[in-house]
Amino acid sequence: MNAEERKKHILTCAKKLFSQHGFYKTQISDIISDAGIARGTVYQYFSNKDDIFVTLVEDFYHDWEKSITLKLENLNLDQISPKQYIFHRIKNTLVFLETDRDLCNIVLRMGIGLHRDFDTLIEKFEKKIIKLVSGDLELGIRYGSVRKNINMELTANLLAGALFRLSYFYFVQKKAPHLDLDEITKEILDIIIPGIFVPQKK
Amino acid sequence: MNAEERKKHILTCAKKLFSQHGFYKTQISDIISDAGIARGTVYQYFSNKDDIFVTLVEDFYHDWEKSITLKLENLNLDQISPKQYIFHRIKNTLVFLETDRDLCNIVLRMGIGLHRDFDTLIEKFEKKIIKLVSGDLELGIRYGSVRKNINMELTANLLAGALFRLSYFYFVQKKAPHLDLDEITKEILDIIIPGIFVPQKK
Amino acid sequence: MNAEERKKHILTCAKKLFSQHGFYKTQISDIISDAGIARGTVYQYFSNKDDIFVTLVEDFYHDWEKSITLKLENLNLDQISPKQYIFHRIKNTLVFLETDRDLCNIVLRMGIGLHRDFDTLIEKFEKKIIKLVSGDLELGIRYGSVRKNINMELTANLLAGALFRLSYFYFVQKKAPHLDLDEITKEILDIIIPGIFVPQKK
Amino acid sequence: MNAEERKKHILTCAKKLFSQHGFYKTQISDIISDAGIARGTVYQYFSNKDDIFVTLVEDFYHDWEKSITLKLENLNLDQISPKQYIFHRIKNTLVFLETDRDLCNIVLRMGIGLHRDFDTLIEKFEKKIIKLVSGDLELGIRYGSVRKNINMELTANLLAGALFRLSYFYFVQKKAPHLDLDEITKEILDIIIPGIFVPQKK
DNA sequence: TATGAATGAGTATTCATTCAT
DNA sequence: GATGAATGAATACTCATTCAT
Repeated sequence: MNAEERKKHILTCAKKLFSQHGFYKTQISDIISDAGIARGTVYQYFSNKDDIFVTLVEDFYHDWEKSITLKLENLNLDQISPKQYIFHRIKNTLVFLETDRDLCNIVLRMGIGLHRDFDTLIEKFEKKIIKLVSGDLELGIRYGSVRKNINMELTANLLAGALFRLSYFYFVQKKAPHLDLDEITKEILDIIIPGIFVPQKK
Repeated sequence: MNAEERKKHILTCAKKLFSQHGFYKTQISDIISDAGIARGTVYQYFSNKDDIFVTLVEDFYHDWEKSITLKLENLNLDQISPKQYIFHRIKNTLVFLETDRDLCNIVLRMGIGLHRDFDTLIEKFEKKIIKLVSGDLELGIRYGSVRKNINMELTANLLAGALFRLSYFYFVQKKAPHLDLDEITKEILDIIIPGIFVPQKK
Repeated sequence: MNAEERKKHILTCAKKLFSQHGFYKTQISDIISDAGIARGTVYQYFSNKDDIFVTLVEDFYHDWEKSITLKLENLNLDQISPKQYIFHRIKNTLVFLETDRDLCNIVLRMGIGLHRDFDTLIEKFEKKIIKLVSGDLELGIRYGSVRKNINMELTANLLAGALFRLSYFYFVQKKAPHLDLDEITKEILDIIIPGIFVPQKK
Repeated sequence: MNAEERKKHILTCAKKLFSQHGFYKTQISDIISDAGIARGTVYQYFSNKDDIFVTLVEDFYHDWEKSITLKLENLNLDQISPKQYIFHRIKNTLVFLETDRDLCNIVLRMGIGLHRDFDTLIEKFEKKIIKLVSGDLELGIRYGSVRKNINMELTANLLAGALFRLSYFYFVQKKAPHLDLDEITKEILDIIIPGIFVPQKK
């Protein structure tokens, strides 16, 4: 196992344990015994326990962003309707989140305020999300599909909150094994499109 | 200061500190020096640090429920329209949450999975919220104002997530001092009513 | 309840609890709740927790000594044989110890060295006991009934150890309800008299 | 210093301190400063303070048993008289106990009932001792050297109590540096043999 | 005299991190 | 690179005692 693989291996074990028992209840001892490595080896790859966690979460954020951006590029904006566009955006988000439920459990849970240790990490992420949703809304406004008079920050937070909650509900709490994400996305759209989109003339 | 008041005093100090620094970074030492009492006194009123936290959160849940229920009784369901009803419900929730921003900060933050210590506490609360929202939706369906074909659990989670996120955004993150909750409620309704309510004939 | 009675009452409750749970595991809280008095009241009668314990044990030592001395006076040394004398001494000791099994449990247990707090108390007691037994042996030597060539300190310790152990065994460990102390005393004498007493000519 | 040696080292330091100041008055801080190790190191070898104490006492019991059993095997029961047998048994016990006076101080002291924490530990030991002494007595009865009509449990407790007391007296209290254990054993036998053994015909 | 709320000194244990091998 | 024994800072909780009422 080379350096790259070993680092990945540690992250995978840590992710599983963090998801199961949380950050504080997961000890370095648990990680090394799960990974089958020596105590000191962890510190060859990570500067400390926080570093493992931050790496995990930032990788997640990075992959998310990349996944969304990549898929966006595949959409030919001229050929699809605004509704189709928003459908893909939401579905792609759900598809991505479904892939790694451990990370959903780590990142999306409604946490009562037990800590402030990683506030910067979360804030950075939250800003990014809100900016992303706002971007889509602004795009929609430019294209004439989204109401001009929406309160941007309110709407972006409403949508983000709704999507996080649903992902956490379906992927972590409910542990539903086979979800029809097409259907779910459609139902989400049925609820939010009428209030956000400009009514279409027939 | 009698027993009742002293217990309340400890809770108030603890709440402020938990909100500022989180549960784990708040020491018993911080609480007693902030409350101006002796170390042992805390343990006259609470069995341990967890107990303070749980009391705080459960009081919050209890007050919330009571506040919502009480205000519900004041609504004369026969004299108000379904839209007015939902307006009051959402506004009352926001009014309640605005009152205690420390507790919003403790209870509503999107927590990355640092702990599993109070999972039961959160789950109990989450179930209650979802049940409450579902109840309102079912009421709406019976009254013919809410679409019959909504996916109940999806909609309830979507609404709860949206409302939590917005409360956290406005009351904790933005720290907006003077908010027009009437206006905010109206804008929330503008977004969600079209997708949930049966279209009204003129 | 007057002062005298109240002090006695506290001692009785403390004795029971010390016997059941030991000194360290018995808390002032246990004593006051058992005695049905207020926390501060204990300190009206005793200067601290140690004082209760010491009073209890010293009372025991004092009563023991008094009991033995008193009963000794009732023996007419000229009219009884040395064997009868030693019989009464041992039996009286057993009778006294049987009366208060709680105190036996407190005072006679073979303690592994968990503490040094009351070393002086125990030493004082141990010296007294050894002196008492030695006194009897010397009396026996003067009367010509006990071997002249016994090792005094060895014999005294051997007898004291044997008697303590048997009392603890019968009164605390075995919790035998109805013991024939006459019979037990006789059996003890059967074992120790031949080795200590001068063989009697017929 | 390897793992084995280090554990032994901690035990030795703890033993000395427990003997000097008792279990409760000996702090972990005392042990580590005496052993010249770090606080955490203790917990690499023992799960807690109790564990150190229990290990110490159980090792003692185990060594005692082993010592007695081993020496027993070296006695050729056919070539020695019953008196010689009992002489060796008692002397070997004394020799063993003399070797480790700290442990005698920990294990053999007459403790007033300050604790109940290690009751099971003591009880196990006491039962073993009584069984051992009873075994010897029964052997004597089979060989025709011990009186058939002795009260077994009384005699066993009497002998055990006597021997404990004498060991504690000589090895802990008196701190006698050079003891003639042959002589002491002989004197013990002079006292107990006549009452327990069947009189020998000439 | 009796009360009981308040006190605060005292202590075992945890666990992330280091560094010599 | 890998190891794992050693480290030591950090922290909640207990419980005998006090003293104002």
